[in-house]
Amino acid sequence: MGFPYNICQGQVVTSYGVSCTGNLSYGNEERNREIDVEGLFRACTKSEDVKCLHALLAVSGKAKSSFVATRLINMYSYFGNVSLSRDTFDQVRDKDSYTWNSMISAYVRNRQSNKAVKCVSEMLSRTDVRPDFHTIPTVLKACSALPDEASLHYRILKSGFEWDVFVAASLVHMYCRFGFADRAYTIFKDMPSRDTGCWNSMISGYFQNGNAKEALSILDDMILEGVKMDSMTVATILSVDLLRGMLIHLFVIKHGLAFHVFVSNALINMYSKLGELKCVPNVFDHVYVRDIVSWNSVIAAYEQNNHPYVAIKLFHRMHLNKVQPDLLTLVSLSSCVAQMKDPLCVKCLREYCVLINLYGKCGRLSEAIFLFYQVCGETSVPWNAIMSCHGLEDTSLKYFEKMLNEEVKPTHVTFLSLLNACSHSGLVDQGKWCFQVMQQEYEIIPTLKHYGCMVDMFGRVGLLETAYNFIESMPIRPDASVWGPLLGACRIHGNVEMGRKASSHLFELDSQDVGHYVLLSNLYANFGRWEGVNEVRSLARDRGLWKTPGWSSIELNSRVEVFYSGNQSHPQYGEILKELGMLNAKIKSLGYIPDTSFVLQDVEADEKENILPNHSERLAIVFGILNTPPKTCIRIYKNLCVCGDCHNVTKLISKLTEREIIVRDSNRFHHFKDGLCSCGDYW
DNA sequence: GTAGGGTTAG
Repeated sequence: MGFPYNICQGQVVTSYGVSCTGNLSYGNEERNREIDVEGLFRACTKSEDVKCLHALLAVSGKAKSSFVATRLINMYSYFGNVSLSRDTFDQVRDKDSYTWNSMISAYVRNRQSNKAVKCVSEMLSRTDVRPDFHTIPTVLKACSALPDEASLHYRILKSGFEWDVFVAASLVHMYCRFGFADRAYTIFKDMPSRDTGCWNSMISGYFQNGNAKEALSILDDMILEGVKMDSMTVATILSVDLLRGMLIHLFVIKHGLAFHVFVSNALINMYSKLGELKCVPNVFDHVYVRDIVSWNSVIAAYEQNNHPYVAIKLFHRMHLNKVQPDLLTLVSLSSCVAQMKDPLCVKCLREYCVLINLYGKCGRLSEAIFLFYQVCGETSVPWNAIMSCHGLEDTSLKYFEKMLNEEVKPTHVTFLSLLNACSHSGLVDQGKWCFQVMQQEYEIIPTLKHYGCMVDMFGRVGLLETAYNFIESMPIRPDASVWGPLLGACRIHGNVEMGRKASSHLFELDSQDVGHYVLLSNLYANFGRWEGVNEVRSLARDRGLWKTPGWSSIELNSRVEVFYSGNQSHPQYGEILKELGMLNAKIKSLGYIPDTSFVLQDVEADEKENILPNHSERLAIVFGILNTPPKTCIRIYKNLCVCGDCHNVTKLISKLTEREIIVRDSNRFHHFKDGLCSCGDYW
């Protein structure tokens, strides 16, 4: 079982043996002709085309059928984009067991066992679908990664399934993962028939439990029974049986397994462990398709055999090949740096501090955590960076605890990171605790930013009165950074009266910031209080502010292009509008519903929808998409705040176009990537 | 249209 397409250096060779490199045409969508699903799947080649394919299927309404959706779910998951698998899954009208099984596998395949188990629970709670033979091995695989969920397989097996070879192999694997090799062997020896997968499970299971002798004995039995080793058997035993390694290499060459990436990687590691470095390039240079493990293995081979400079050169080569380093790459690099004893390199590594923050802000938490552990030390800087990573909020306090255990002294920035984290995850009590500890134990006097964080924290969870009283009790005069979050919270929770209070303070403090007028106007508009909208507009107009149009700029080829809302004078306006229309249709098919509450005009709902796409940042983003190579990061500067609807749309655009989009507005920066967004303050 | 078993560090 496997992906029907062999992915090779950015191209895909279909199972029909035809190399497809062309892009699918969007023309089909326009002609609205009957779509040949099978033909499209065959023609689907690169990941870029998968999205085109999906768009076509979505337009034709076929993406919602369980048959087509199942294929899409699998295709996305094989390309590593499990969130698109989930989007597709959610839109299926009548999910059958194929659809459920595919979704569960998509999670497992992408190492998201927690979500897989959650999905299984959802499936079990339904009456219209039951787990089947295909569900069980996947569930067991998920459970193997989650010891706490081990009992789940009993619940499934109680459903009355007989074991087949897939189920048995999975059970053997799971028990070995939990250290019960004997129990696994009982299942293995009682099996009426075994395929190569079952043998592999038992062999690797013994190895995992440190019992190489038993593992090799099972391998001998397998060969005696006439079962031929496959690529998986070879990859397993190469990592342990170094003495027989060269013989196995001959077997690999003879049986055409050398082109299998797992086998090649295992060979590199074997030669590295044997100290036979001269054999390493021989294998590595002949690998047809290299993955991250191939690069890590070859870098580690030189690093561990005391050739750090060669390892660093290979890292550069990896970089030139546009392969992103991961945790293990950086582990090897750290060792290289240590071996070289070069202070400059050590400094470079320390400057990864970011990067922890950057990785965290773009949602790549595993990288952030890894980098953090590389550099965490005596200063609070990396600790602050990791604590401010979004998505880690509920564990930020744990990092704080660890930081104190390491005797690193927190600073006012540490508490800003912590309060920010508490605010984003609604941890009000913990936030209050931080605020108190900061002053009483560390004698840090809160700044306006700390107060602003507290107000934001109360406001986000709807504690508007608490937030207001908190501001009233402040020993220093609150500024716009304190009243602003309250007004924002009033906008979210729809409290017009509190919003009026907050904005009156804001107008007094900073009457020139049009953003405050916009927020209040927005709040009125959301409740249909058009007299309030007009009042705020008049006020702003009287102060010469309302005429300030929203604009967004983008720099391209050393030239700055500026876009105004609805401005039609740009030479590419027609092209931009067409692309925007197409993107709009696609994101709607992914479930996007325009949030017209951000349109500050008393017009009909339909018309509001037409106003939103003209927001200047969208024009600038689409201009960027049209004029830069695929996957180039798009950076936008906007003079006003990004509205909530643009925020949602940009998230989806980043996902659809695989673009990293950074928007800096008058208040914060927004980092969009893979359909997610993290925002940050400028501090 | 859906499933199991495989490679990298410390």
